[in-house]
Amino acid sequence: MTIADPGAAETETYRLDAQAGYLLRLANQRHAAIFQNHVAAGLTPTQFSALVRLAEHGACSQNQLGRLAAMDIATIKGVVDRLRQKGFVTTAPSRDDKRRHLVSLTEAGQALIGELQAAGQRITEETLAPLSASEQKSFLRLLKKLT
Amino acid sequence: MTIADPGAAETETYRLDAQAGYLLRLANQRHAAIFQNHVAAGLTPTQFSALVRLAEHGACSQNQLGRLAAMDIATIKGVVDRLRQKGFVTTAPSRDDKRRHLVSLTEAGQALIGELQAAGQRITEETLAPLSASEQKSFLRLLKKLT
DNA sequence: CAAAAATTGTTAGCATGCAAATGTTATGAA
DNA sequence: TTCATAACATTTGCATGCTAACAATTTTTG
Repeated sequence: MTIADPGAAETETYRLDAQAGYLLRLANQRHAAIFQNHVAAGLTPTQFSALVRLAEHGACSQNQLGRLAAMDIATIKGVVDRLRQKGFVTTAPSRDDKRRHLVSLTEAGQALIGELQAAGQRITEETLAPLSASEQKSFLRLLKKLT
Repeated sequence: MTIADPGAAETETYRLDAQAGYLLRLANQRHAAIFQNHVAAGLTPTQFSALVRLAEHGACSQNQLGRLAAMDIATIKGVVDRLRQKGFVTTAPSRDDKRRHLVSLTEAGQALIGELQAAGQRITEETLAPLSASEQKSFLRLLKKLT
């Protein structure tokens, strides 16, 4: 009669602290806090990813950048708007395709990239610090399978 | 002179696809999509966590529930508001402490818990499906260390 | 070629998630 | 007891992140 004591039965058979989604949210929270301590210019992790992808790939359309950085088209629009306000990217209409707005790094944005990548390394190191070197490698390998 | 070819040098020394924060964001995205396919009543992962914690712990104050479910006080307020609108929780002023609002499960909320826990199990299973059984165990162990 | 389908970008709405400022109430220390 | 401190809750502001609806443009297809 496990049903007879619902409270005990439930907490034994289901533990929120063992659920992938809950733990992923907590790990994300911790990473976001670490990120904020390392990156200047008031950049967010999302803005950071968009800038790095733009440097990797070169100028491209807004939607294309969204796909490169794994962001929804509604999300990437806001991100590009804010990066433009901060002076790190510019947008210009494409001659080839009148629908497209080409997004490019400004000089200020280009100048920031090296610093951002160095900070990114430190952020990942600190995020993974609770794990040993082999655990870190294993964790990243498994995490990549879940994307 | 690795500096001479900035584009190539950067992409070799820094890969966004190997950064913990970026991968955590992608894994979260995938989990959120899976969640939406399994949970009824229009519940979000956050609302889900709050309900389950409330069932585990019993009625408690809003801030306390936020700590149990790892949510900021501004976040838990919105979550409780929406759960109240949906009829799954009620709030009542505490006699002992006039600052507190006690949050409790309604009958509808209580009735939902079992179903939610079953769905939660399936969601974690599907989220971790790309991993083998031993990899799943290993991943959850490492992930827990990063929270 | 012309209609259907796809792509690009915008906007609105909803739900986290955090910081910071505010007001109320409770508690602990001088 | 009084005063400083802490805890509780609310509100505002900003930044994701998604859905859905829309208009403009391009591509595909019959």
